[in-house]
Amino acid sequence: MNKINLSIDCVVLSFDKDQKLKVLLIKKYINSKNDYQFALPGDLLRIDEDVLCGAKRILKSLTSLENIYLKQFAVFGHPDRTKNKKDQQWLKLYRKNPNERVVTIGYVALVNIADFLPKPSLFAVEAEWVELSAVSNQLAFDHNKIINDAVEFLKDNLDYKLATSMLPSKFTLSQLQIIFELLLDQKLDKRNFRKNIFKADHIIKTKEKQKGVPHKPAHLYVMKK
Amino acid sequence: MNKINLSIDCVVLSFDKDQKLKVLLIKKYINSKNDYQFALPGDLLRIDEDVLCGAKRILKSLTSLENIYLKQFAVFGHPDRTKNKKDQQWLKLYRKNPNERVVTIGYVALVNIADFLPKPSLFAVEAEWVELSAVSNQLAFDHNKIINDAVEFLKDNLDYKLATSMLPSKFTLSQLQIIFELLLDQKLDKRNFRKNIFKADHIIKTKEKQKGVPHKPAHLYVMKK
DNA sequence: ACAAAAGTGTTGGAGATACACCCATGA
DNA sequence: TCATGGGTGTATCTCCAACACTTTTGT
Repeated sequence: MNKINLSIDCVVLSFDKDQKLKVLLIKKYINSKNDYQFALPGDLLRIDEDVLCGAKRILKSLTSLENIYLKQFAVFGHPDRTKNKKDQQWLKLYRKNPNERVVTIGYVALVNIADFLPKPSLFAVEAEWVELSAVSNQLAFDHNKIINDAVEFLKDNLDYKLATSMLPSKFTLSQLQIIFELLLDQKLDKRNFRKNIFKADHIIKTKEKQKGVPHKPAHLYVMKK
Repeated sequence: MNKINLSIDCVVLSFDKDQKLKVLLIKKYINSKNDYQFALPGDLLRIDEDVLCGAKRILKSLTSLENIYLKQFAVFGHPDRTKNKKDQQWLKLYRKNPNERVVTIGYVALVNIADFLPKPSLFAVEAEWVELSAVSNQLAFDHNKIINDAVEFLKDNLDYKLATSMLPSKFTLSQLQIIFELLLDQKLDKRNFRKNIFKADHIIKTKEKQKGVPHKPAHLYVMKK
């Protein structure tokens, strides 16, 4: 009997108006006394379900949104990754066979937080956006490691397409620059950043501008195609 | 019932004296008439076995070697990836439940072919080194895609440590350069290549030289640490 | 002596970096 | 009119690419 529980965990990142990177965590209630711990949104892959399709399904079921950047970045397969005490409490409540190992496939998802914030009720579960630097180191399972690996992955694979997937379809160059600065964890020179953007030729200037801001309104841009 | 067969497939690459990249393929006999097809070495992950440990075990069981570069690069999880006719014939011979889907985790392994060639009997299965450009496009399952993805992965992640893992412990700079040229698929300038090597500071010159070559003997180098 | 690969420096150009001031808007 | 972020060009430096001849060995 070689079969294994296979799950998907999604590291859903967003970029808020307060210009912080945030990750979406859900509450897992581990007993009937309202004790809970935070965890990444994730679930078991269905039998006969493609892995990427499963990731999309799970993400949609938790956040109601589709057509967002979604990328597999690693597998987490230590046999004891679900074996600590709190994790076992939760598994006993919700799974038939809490002692069986679970291998999980990690996906990163980048979303535009503006699409979510107005109606937090969109989430099918009790969920919170937590600033990356404020994430507890006591998440369920090995979810702290999964988040760290996801952010590492993004740093190594950052490009304009990826960065703009965290922004509204029309965005300012400063917003784009801030995402690069957050993910790369360094300040960038505004003029050089803009030179590089236009050389890469992925971004188009629209005729629209910001409105209602107490300073010179910025032009809005869109991704090519 | 969500449980899934989880396997490991290893793309074992080597660099032969004829200066070609080769991949290790095994023969899968699909009936009693000696009909076979080629496939990547791989097997089911054991219950309660760490994923990386499983990859090491499977590789060792097929090639007898340990302590080689081994890196996870992707998951292949289409539900129909084991469903074509020839694949089903083989599965019916060797697996209890041939119709069940199998998700596989791809690993790349780089080996020094000199450690293998002298005794092909080391392989526990009937195996062959096949030049990358000569691999049939009729491999079992989705193994052609797995190989292509592995090579892509290596191109994107090439460094000195990785390249030297395909060479004997003492090697010449020309050998190292040829591996880079093969994986990157472009000619490199000898002087610039050497400048970069020494800047990276990962490689140490030994006092030994090649012997018996009909030209100026090259110095031998080793990886640092 | 010849064939074959080893080994070795310099230069020019492209691309990256550093840097400071004026502009448009809301309050 | 002031505070705020938007928007723009140039000079310097660093890094990378291009390039050819001499050396050492076996035959």
